[in-house]
Amino acid sequence: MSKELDKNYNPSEIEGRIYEKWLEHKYFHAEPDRSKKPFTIVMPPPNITGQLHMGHALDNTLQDILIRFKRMQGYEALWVPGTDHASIATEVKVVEAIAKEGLTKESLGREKFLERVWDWKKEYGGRIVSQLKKMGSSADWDRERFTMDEGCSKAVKEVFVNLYNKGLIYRGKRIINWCPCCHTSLSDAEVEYEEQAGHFWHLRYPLSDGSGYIEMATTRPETMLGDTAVAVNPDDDRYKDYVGKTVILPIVHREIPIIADSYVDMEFGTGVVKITPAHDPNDFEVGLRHNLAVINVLTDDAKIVDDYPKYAGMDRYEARKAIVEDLKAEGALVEIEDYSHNVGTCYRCHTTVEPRVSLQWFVKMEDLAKPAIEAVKSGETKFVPEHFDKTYYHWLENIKDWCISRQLWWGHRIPAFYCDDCNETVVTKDAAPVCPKCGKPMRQDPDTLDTWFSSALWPFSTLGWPDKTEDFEYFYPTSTLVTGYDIILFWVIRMMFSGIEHTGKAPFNTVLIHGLVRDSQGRKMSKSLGNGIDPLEVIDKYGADALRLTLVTGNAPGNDMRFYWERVESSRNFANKVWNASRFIMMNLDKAEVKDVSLDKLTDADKWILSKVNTLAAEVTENMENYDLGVAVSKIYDFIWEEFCDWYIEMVKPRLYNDEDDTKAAALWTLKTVLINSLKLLHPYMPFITEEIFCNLSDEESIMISSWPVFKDEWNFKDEEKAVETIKEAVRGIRNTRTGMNVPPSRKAKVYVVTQDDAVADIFAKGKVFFTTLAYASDVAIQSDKNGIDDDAVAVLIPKASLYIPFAELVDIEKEIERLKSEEKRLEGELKRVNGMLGNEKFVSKAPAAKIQEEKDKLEKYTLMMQQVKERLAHLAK
RNA sequence: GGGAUCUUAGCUCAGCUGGGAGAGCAUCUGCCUUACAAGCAGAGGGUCACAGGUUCGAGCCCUGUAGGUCCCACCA
Repeated sequence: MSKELDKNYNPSEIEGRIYEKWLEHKYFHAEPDRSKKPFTIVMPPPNITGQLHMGHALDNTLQDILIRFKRMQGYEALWVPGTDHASIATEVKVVEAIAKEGLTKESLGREKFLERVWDWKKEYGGRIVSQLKKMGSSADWDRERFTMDEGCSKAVKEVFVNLYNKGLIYRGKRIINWCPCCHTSLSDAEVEYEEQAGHFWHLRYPLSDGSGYIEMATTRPETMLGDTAVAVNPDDDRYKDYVGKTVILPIVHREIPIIADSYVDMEFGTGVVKITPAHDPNDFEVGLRHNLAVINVLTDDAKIVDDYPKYAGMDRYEARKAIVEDLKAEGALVEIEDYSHNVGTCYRCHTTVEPRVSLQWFVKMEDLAKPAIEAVKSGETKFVPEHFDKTYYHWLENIKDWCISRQLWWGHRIPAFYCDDCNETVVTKDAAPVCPKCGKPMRQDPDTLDTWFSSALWPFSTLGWPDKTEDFEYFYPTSTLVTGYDIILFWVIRMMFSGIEHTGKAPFNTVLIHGLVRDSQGRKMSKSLGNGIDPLEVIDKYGADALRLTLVTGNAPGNDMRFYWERVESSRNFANKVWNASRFIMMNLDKAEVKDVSLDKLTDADKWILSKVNTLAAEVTENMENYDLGVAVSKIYDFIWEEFCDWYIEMVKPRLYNDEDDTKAAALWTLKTVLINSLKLLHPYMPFITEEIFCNLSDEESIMISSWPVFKDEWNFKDEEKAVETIKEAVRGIRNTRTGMNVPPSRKAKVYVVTQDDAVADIFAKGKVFFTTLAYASDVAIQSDKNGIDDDAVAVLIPKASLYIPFAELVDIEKEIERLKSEEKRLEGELKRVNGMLGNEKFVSKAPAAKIQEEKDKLEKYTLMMQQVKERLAHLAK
């Protein structure tokens, strides 16, 4: 017996309780089960520093929908959750925190500092997890992982050592991106380019032989301290004679050569480039080709080094001013031009990065990239939407070696050890090895690995790899990865090549890409703009179900969406609709015990709605399997609201209110059955409300472990569908006509149905009651001619039948003729179109038979209706 | 410079393998009809950016044009 439900749905009272129940029953937990097929998703691990934002909300909603869907379909559905240590982001936050106590990393020391980070992680790391739970996420929390936990660390070491032994990881002195604020190297992917207004300083360097000057321009004059050459294009006739000569570097007064290199673009500027190998990646390459010295002029924090006493300790921008002044004084400055150009910035702190030569660890990418490209080309992994594969290919085809060492303390320490005595290097999984050459203890590399190095292993490190665990064997490769397009380069690519290299298999079958959640004006939600909407606030006000529905409705994979409160309200309204429809049904079920009813006891209306929900299940399943979640949910929405609530429930009411009605049991059974099936289809999208109602309605313990509705042949009632559609058409016709004539609802009228078709007459005979309840009819008469119908009656024309409503005192004959004429005009248009198609020899010979038949049926229908309109008009004209 | 993507009702967006343009919100009209006014019944509103092409048939496929967004790229 179900209990009394509130008039309005109140999510906050329900959600917490239901989530607790799910956890208690361990419904989210998955175990390898060879009798079932696995379906696996690994959650993109949010940063431990993070707070839930709309991006997480969208990402997790999509994953939870897929997981719940597959779980109900009978898969062993595993969703592995976890968090990411986020080396730079976290380290920066903790450094800020200890700064408030007057402490620095260095003053604390490595050990103590790391203790503080772990404390910090303990305090804040759980916050994002509890927030994800509020979304209703059915992740297997028993398997929650952390990118720096024991298992992940083991995997990281394993991978590093493997790649090193294969020669795919190397250490080298190369030019890298340096963040002077975070004090660490960055990978290319971690540099974001921003258009910045700057200047072009035109300089001239005097030739050593005193024969003149050579002129060039730079955006960064301070780097001239490190210039070791001036370059021109070998094909540039203007400078042919200069090549091989030397110039005197102003200020420094160092003699440097003029070299020829095809890197120089003759068309750009003066066709002369100053070469600073230590502070520009292109210059570095040029330097390698010409054996140029690399002179570093900047410190870790982008200050001028002590070698230049006049500028030593100056910040790079301060030094720029001073050097420009000095250049001017020496007559080396020709002019200053305004210039806007791309500047690389740190993706974490947006400080301008400084290219810098330094000794770092790299992953050699070429051989790893190829199989990753192949995996997508062969279809082993596919992107949804598909076009993201182009971006993926483009990136992998142009990928450069990946700088993986970071000068940070928080992260996976690089498992490389050096012997200070004999310079031996050992890369090993073991802690503290001794030097194989001289037997001395070795010193571990102080650096840590790029955060993304451990994220790259997430799909298999979380399943127990490198051990051959039962989990790994069963759940890997995972099924679907859900993530935003902004993270393909950082993460998806790296998981792909890592998965293939270390496990021999691509880590997922499908990569479902979603877009960004933007604000109502289409701007990115950001802290600095203050335009972000907090998902937790949305949940508090409208419930998690409303939030989830908002995030999937009307959105196609890969597209950005705008988020605004009106959309949430509309989702909340739908939740309330579901709530009230269910409340109505349960109130009626209370009064009468529902027995199983055999299908032949059902009325046309029952069969119609049953058939509809049956087709719905088939369509929704197909859409969901194709990742068209937005399409699927809008079909469920429309079905529940329009077909089920606005039509079926209204049609069935008279039967419920009449205890004598011998079809009442059938009505109750149908209401309950269709509701349960609708709730099941809706459950992945709105898990809380569907669970709450389901448990009040069903003996089963939870909707989330109930079975997904599948198409049943015995519920396929095509004739009854047609019959009810005819009734609906008639009812709509009457409503339209009445509204058009401003007839108040209180004014009931008799409806005459005139038809020569026995089948149609039968449909109306069975559907009489619907006209009194849905179309304001006082009575319904069905006849084969117009005998006894008042001449002033209004006509409503539908195929194969005319309905007449006598409104003697209300009818304005002129208006009625006008209305019929516009109907005539509409039908003329329709007939013209259909006849055009069917009269087209090529259409008839080439179009599919089904399409031709469809058009023929229409022709018949419109011809009939036209006939009726003409008759009626002729009658009124008399 | 290269690439991707978008342009559909006043606004925000759907539209599955090409077969008579849809939703939500907003607007207008009428209803407190005993599940729901967070509701019910109706209405208006679109040469699907533009120009060609393929096809019996194009919002959908192809080419080009214009405008927007995003990504990548070493132009000092």
